[in-house]
Amino acid sequence: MVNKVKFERETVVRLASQLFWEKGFNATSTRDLQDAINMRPGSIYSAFGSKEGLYIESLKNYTMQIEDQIKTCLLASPTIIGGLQTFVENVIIKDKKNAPSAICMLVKANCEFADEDSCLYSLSLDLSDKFEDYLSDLFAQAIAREELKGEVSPKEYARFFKVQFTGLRGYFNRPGVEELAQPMIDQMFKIMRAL
Amino acid sequence: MVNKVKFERETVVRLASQLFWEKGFNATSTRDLQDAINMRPGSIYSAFGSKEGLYIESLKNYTMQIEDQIKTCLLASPTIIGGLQTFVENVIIKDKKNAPSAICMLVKANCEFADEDSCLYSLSLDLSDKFEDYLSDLFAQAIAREELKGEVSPKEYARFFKVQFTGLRGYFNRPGVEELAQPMIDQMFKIMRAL
DNA sequence: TTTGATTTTGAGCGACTGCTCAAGTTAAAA
DNA sequence: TTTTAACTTGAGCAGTCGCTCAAAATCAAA
Repeated sequence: MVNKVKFERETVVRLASQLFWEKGFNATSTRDLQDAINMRPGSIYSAFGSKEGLYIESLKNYTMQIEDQIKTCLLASPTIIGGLQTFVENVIIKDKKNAPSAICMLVKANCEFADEDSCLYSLSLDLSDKFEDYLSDLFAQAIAREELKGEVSPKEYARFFKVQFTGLRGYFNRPGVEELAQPMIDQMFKIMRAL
Repeated sequence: MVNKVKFERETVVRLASQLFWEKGFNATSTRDLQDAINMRPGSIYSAFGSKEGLYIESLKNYTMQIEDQIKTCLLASPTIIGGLQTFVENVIIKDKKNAPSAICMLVKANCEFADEDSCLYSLSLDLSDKFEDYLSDLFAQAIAREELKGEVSPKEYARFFKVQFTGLRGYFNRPGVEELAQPMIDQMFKIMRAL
């Protein structure tokens, strides 16, 4: 083998991910991407095959990052539910200024790809399913630890969490309502504990 | 005045609205629009000024249609909360197959226009605010009629409703979970009555 | 130092985009 | 019937799109 690749795949995918997350797939041009990841068309296409290929890897990377973020919160918290609440607070309140978008990239993807046969739409469903499974596991543990009453199944908790979380993120995708975030998150977790 | 316009503005805007709702602003080409509304570029641009102009009118029309849909449900129901639940059930369950998208067009707009200075982003915020005000009025009436306890303000009910409604619509923007819709809507209204 | 497989570069292709405008059509008023 | 202002048409413009590929650059092995 001679002449290795000069870019860090992980770094490049994260940069692309940020841009795709902010602007969406259609509104991101390959020229925008070239600038963001500092690669020329030929290199991009030999490494990722197409704009779609790079997007796919970006979306998978994004989902991985989210789960990592949850894991970090869980490690810092004595309880699972407490860790999840910290995660939600971080995403909706703390990270809001820095994040490319207030809306989850998975939700944006699910919105953008209308065609049910589109492979990017299916991908968004797959990743969303996996995330729901991951949440189910967490809630099963929380029930086992008696953090939750468990009158409702882990899957139901997971669905409730997803609906609330995406609903709240959508609501706070605007300026001027920042002070409502904490009470609404508190309400969400209060309701969840009472399920 | 000689030679009147040959198209019904309302009809045209509704057709455009459907296409924009399904595919989003960026993914809808002016050629797509020409076919959908059966007008040639010159007529479109003299009537609406630009693709953006047609989109603006489409989004306003969409919002109007939603409020009309709620009003219809309210007329058919003895209670306000009952009418609202019927509306939610109609949107999430009954209309799902026919609607251009399971996701609210306002939410899609809010997702798609990342730039905070974009006039389409502002429009989505404005219309969303007006819708929240409309909901507030409804909840104020519901409290006055003692359908709700009213330990929480009408505005808070409206915010809760929006978060749940958009969260649920997002969740059900996929095949294979249809049977979960009714119980989750029931849960939403049960929680709301207990607020 | 030379070799040669591999990666990077960027000019540019063909397709498509939003949009314009000169020419054609329409129909109420003269 | 003629006039004429308003409306419709669609060829086509200038710009951008995703992407290709021949040429240049790179660097471990010989």
